[in-house]
Amino acid sequence: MGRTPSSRPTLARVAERAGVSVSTASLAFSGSGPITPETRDKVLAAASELGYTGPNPLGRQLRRGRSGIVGVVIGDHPGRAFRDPVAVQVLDGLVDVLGTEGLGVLLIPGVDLGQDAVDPLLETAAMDVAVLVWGVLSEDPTLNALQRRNVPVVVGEGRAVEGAPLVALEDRAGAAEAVRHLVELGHTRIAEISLPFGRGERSGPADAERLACADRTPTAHRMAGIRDVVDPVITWETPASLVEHGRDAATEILGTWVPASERPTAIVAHSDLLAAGAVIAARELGLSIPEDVSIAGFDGLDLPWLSPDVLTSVHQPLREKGARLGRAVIDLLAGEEPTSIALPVGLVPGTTTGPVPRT
Amino acid sequence: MGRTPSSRPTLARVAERAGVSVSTASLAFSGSGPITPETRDKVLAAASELGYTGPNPLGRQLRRGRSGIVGVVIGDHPGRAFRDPVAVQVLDGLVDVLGTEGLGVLLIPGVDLGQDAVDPLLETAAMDVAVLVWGVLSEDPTLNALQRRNVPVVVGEGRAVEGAPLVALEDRAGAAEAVRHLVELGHTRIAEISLPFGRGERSGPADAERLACADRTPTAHRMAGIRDVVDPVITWETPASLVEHGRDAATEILGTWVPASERPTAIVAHSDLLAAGAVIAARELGLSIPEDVSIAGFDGLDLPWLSPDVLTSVHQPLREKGARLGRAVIDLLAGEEPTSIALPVGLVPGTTTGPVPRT
DNA sequence: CCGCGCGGTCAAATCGTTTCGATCCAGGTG
DNA sequence: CACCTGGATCGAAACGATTTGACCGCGCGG
Repeated sequence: MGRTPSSRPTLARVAERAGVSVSTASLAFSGSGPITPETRDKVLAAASELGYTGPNPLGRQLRRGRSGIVGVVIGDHPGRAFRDPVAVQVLDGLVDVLGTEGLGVLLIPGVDLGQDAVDPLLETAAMDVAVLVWGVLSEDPTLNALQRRNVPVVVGEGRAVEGAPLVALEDRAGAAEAVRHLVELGHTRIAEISLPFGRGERSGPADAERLACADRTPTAHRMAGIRDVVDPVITWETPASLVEHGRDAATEILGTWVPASERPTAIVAHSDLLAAGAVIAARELGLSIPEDVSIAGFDGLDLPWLSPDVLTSVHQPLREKGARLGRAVIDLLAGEEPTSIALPVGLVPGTTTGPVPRT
Repeated sequence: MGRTPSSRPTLARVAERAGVSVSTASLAFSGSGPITPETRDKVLAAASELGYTGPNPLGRQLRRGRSGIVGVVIGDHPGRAFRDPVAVQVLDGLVDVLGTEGLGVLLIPGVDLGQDAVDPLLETAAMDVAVLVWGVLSEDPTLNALQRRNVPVVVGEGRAVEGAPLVALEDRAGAAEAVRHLVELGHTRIAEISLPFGRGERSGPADAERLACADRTPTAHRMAGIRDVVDPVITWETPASLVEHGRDAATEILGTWVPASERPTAIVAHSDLLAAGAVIAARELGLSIPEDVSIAGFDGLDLPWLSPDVLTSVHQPLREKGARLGRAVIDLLAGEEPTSIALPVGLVPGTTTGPVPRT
């Protein structure tokens, strides 16, 4: 019980050895408060003789009442969540900003959709704030667990949560802009490849009833933005923002679904990964882009492997979003009342969209 | 000073309200030790009346002497490190296994190569063990910082470190196998696209002197494996395992570097991302794969966007590697002496390698 | 009838640090 | 020479929990 000689030296032992009080020794390390350089050196010398490696973070945290840890709830296992460059870039901005304040990021796997149990880390891990990067469902078990524990929450890209700052993107306006671009090029038969709807991941065309279930953000916002301009001739739902799902969807949409004469002349996808999959499917079907079909994405990712095509996409400031999330966390910890914001997005035309083919 | 009425209720207050001692109240929550169901309910009731949300992790951690946190040092900012699916998959396996023990993963950005300062988290954050996933340099400042703090370390994919278990892959054998495959197909003019060498990232052909500087793993191991079978006609060094770098390298190697008659007939890349870039470059140059040039990668990633090509690659059990790292961490915490291992790898032929073109 | 053992409860010691307020001392001022 | 000021140091009280060993009835076997 700590009586073993092998247990690490403590500040008290260092102080004793240096012939000063514990409080003074603490001062020598924390740097705050007045202390003679001479005394400090004495303490530091004693510390190094004893092999003391600096104040124990656990003691410090308890005393301070802060862990210096920010829990980041990722949508799923990292293996899936981080296959999406969008999540990665947001995380990057977040880590960067939090790093400037010495805050660390603790990775918390979100719920396995369909499971009711949440990760034990959510219930027990020490964290000063939690960030929900990937949106919030209605009746989100993750959010509930955090609120039960009174952990302050910052929400990225979801519906607003009582008392929690929200950092969003102007999804709806962006989606509308992308579709307007297609309409201006003359397209009328526009197909939509959508992100997951929420609970119950599936793939395939969505009917009106199913469309009404899309409660996850940003899916719902992007759907709304598209419909602000035009009604898609078909909406193909996917289980995740991955290239292979976009490819599967577009293979159906462009291939067997309808006779060639009624084939959609343009596809708008909810994400660049889905759009890239659509581009690949079109290539495989022998269609020229954008002569036969136009394809627009959403995210503004840099996808060198899609070469020579460059996606027409809606650029989002993703690292900036992560950074804003970080700022919100910091403000929250400083006791300030942080404000929600929506970051602007903008269409960046590439080579994958062009005038509607003359028939 | 905790004298404010707004401060959270503590176990002591709950105990007082329930009319029991603090120790009994603790028992009611921790579940260990004998306690009458009746008493437990009394405590739980008092807790919910007071809005007590369970034992404060900070207090618990201090008492236990454990934080339940595993620091994972990623090579760089997440934005760069996680663009590599290899790192992501390893992390995935790691998080999964640690999760079963209630251990959380704290993300720690590695050093900015060239900077001498390490991330403050490395110096101050609470962690029971640290994992270096992405290899260790000789004289690694990150490793030094951890050793100075007496934090136990588990190393993935690097050189062995005194007292730290190592979880590696049979890189050398795998690389040799890939090249042997090319040689058996008749290739003799084989070019190598390599991972970063270590400090000082650059891109371009590497001369003998430069080759000697490759001290980072797994680069060094893969280079050695390749040379166990054949000497590459050229080694092109890249600053990171990214598609665009592979593309740039292959554009040079296959294009302008030598007259077409002396052009390498095969390329072996140290990673699948680099190899994928090479495939794209070959396509852009109008070369057929594998008729004009064979390309082999390393990692065994699933790259749907490379369709219709499927990379010939050396499959690595990446999630398994992460899981083993996790096990090593758990063993270390249990006081057992964990052992180092090297996981087997195996060649998986795809469509990107074929017989040497007849000239 | 006595003592033993056992399940449930409690008191007290720790874990290692930070910080508030008090103390002490040297040096400058009236 | 006494007083005051301000900087350096110190003591002690938190911070919030876990855990050990003692304690205390009570039921049962001898």
